[in-house]
Amino acid sequence: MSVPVPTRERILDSSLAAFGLRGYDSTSLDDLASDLGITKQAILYHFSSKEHLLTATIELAVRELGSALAGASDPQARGFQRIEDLVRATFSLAARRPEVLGLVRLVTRQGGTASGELASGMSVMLGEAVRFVETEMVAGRFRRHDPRMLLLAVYSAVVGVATEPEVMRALGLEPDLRSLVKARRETIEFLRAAVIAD
Amino acid sequence: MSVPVPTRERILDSSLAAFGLRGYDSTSLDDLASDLGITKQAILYHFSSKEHLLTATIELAVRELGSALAGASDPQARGFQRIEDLVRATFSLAARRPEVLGLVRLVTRQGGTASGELASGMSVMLGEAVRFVETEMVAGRFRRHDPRMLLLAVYSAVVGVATEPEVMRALGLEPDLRSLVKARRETIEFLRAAVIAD
DNA sequence: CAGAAAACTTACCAAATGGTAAGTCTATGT
DNA sequence: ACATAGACTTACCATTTGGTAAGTTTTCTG
Repeated sequence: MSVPVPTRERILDSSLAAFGLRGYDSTSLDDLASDLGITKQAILYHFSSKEHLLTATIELAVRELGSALAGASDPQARGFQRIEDLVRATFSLAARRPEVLGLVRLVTRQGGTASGELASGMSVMLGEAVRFVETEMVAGRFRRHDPRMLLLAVYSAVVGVATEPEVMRALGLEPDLRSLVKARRETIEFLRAAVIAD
Repeated sequence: MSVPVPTRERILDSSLAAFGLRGYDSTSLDDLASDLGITKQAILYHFSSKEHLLTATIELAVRELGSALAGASDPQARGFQRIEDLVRATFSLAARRPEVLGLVRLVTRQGGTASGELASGMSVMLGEAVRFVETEMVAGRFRRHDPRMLLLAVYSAVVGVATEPEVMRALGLEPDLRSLVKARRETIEFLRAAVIAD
């Protein structure tokens, strides 16, 4: 028999989905509460304000993102294989839990107080990524760019493709699983051409 | 002496900035009104509801985007030059009027009723783009991909780099003009490598 | 100049929102 | 058995929100 999930975690799960998919201001505490079958005050019992709930939700999202990426990438892998692993993991996460990437994007766009949380939570990951890219460039396996700019372009391309279903629709592509698989394959080829040194 | 700007246009300008930079739900009609030094009811006189204001604002953004891109790209240009022109125009727009791209992104992410407006407003542009990319692939100047997927990847990379100042900050880059110029240059090189056939 | 239409403002309003205060129920340790 | 603390709910509340109704002023027109 399954152990009952504590209310606190259920709240965080729901708010991750709601904030990540619909936005912070578009999600009221009453909405969250009625989704969970509890009252708004139960939420405020666990999190003293909506903003505190947001920062806790961001921390959860950063943890999920971190573990999804850490679990998928072999630190020993060299060259483009490492990037391909990460891209696959990102697409997988986008398909399984789109709200995680949605929340990350929300924060990176909105800025505000909460962006500090995210920035510090991801600085370790980013630092590692920059060092990795630099190493590969020195080794001549990657084309020479500013490593941070390369990462920014790769990040934008991947997260954009993985999380913009409306743009896919506008291009006449249905954002179903098959298209997503195709998008992943094409994105990897795109990046391979862009990144690998001649 | 300058002709006074009609209120209706001033409202649209303000709401484009507010919706594009801060989001739809985060912007109240009272906020908009007090920014303009008028009352909320003056807005509701010109636009019968907040949602109507949004669709009118989206139409404006699509027009601005269209003219910015149309004005910058020479239809005669072939190969990568055409893409470079468009990327430059996009970065220029991102620097001059970030709210335009912000609003486009807001709608493409959020979907909803309004996304139909945008999709139809951009379908002409997108159709042209797809045909252009196809021609270049047939001519052997562009690497073979699914044209729509290539466009999606290019779009994501450009708009992402041009409109994610927080990610730049997280990477240790200040999103000032100099960095943006550098980002533009690096993005163009990145795309050149990805797109041009060997 | 009359008057009607356009472009507003002042005055409201019902619903929703984030948050506080106080009570209830339940488990647990003594 | 009983106090105590945790996990809530019921009852409110002030503010904000989008929107309506009814003026008032300005501008155009016959």
